[in-house]
Amino acid sequence: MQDSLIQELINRYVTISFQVHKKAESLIKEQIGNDLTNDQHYILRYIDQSESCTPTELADVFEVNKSAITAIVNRMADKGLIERTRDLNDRRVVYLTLTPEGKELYQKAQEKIHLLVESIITQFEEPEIKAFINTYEKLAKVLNNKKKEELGE
Amino acid sequence: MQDSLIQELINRYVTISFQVHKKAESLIKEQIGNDLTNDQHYILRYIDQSESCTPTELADVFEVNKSAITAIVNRMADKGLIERTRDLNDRRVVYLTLTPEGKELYQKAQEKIHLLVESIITQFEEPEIKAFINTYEKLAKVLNNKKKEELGE
DNA sequence: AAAAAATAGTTAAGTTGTTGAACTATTCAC
DNA sequence: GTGAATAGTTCAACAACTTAACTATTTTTT
Repeated sequence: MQDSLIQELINRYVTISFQVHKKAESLIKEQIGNDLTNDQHYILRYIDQSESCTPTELADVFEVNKSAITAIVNRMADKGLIERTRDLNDRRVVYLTLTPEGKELYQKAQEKIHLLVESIITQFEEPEIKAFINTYEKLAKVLNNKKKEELGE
Repeated sequence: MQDSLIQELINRYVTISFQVHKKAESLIKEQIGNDLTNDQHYILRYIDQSESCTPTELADVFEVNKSAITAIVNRMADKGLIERTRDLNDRRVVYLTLTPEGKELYQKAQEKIHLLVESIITQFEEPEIKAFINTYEKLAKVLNNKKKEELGE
């Protein structure tokens, strides 16, 4: 690839990923904003989809320190959305689960987000959106390797 | 499109956009994190690329209240990165510009981000990355229309 | 088996980014 | 010229984050 083309693509990517993220998060917030923050929703989503989820795992996935997870889990446990249980074999470990209220709130929010994303996704032709998501998933892998490289060095 | 396919695509999109955003922001932070936050870098970038930039415009682009912009601009003005000047014709209006120090800091950060994005983008074939960015840009338009619709209703 | 190192999680202080309501200052509209 | 709209700021409160110090365990080493 030509260098000038690469520079153009970089600029377009940085600009557009910023724009899309801002707009998307704002639209999600409009859907779910009264009961949950976007971050809280993502936390509930991750716990719900995970077999058994620990604060360390969340810190890893969300790319933040463990103390940030303690804080957000505290807030949601206070609201009765999340429960902590200790591992009986290794009593250092805490497992996070959704309470019934947490699950219900999550699912209601999730439905709204699905409707939102559906109304957007269906404006594209099937091959285009499939190709887009495929490349997006490749990009995630590339970023993961980048992270691993760093740790290796 | 089949409903089950749509549901699958929605799930994949929500999952992957979250993952990519977290990893990407984390990698950017590693590059520029000592002097600037990611948000502060995006603010500098926007001001630099804009002809003449006001707090209201920033609030609009960043999808936050104007008071959030006041706060972030205060912090960066205190650090000597941004300057405020009043419009002489309409004295309500404030124009934001980069100081020489702000410009220098921004450009150093921008170079690092460019190298990062370049090292990622070049792992894709040209047609794939072009198609990806094209769809991404379409997505931004769809989201903008969505926003406009809401305001219209 | 005892001491040292590693791991999981929490606490506490301080920073950044955010909202929403109340406010000042200015300009526009009739 | 008065009333409404606009641009921006201030303030209080909160969410999310970092770093460092800490507790409580488990694992490793010797």
